[in-house]
Amino acid sequence: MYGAKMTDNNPMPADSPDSDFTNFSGYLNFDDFVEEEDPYSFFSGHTPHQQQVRDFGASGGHFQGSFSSTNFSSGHEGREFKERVAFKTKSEIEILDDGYKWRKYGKKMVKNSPNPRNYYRCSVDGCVVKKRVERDKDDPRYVITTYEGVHTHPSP
DNA sequence: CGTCTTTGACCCGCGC
DNA sequence: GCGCGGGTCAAAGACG
Repeated sequence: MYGAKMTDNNPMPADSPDSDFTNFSGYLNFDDFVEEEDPYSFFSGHTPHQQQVRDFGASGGHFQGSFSSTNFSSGHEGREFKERVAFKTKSEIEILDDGYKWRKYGKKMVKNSPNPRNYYRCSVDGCVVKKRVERDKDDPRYVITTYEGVHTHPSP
């Protein structure tokens, strides 16, 4: 990275105790998905860039989303709120700009899918939001985007 | 010139 | 104790 806290060998503080939802399949249960007529309403509350969000619609027509907000205070230092949001979007591109700058920090091949999984992170210093993009193995035209964390930027 | 992408390697937790 | 899987880091190049 660029001059953040790379000196720290242990960049992960007390953020590991997510044993309940560490399993991706846990919230990847699309059977419980709720087809949203207006999924942008979710972003409207979090993203002040509705115009950018409009780009979402331009990329694809259908949208399915499932969000799981996990606010846990693991009894250690319950001051960090981790929010995980899993989205399944129909689009040919996985780089859906939601108004924030993302910097890709990793790519990995999933053994159960011929498709790679991309890892993004918010470029803004101080923001700890992570984003995970993966194509659906059954429907390559669908993209599974998983947001993790909350943005702490000023207006982007 | 600064930032971001890319890629392989490393690390960590868990299972066997 | 080792192997596996998933996640992250980190150096160099590409890009504007």
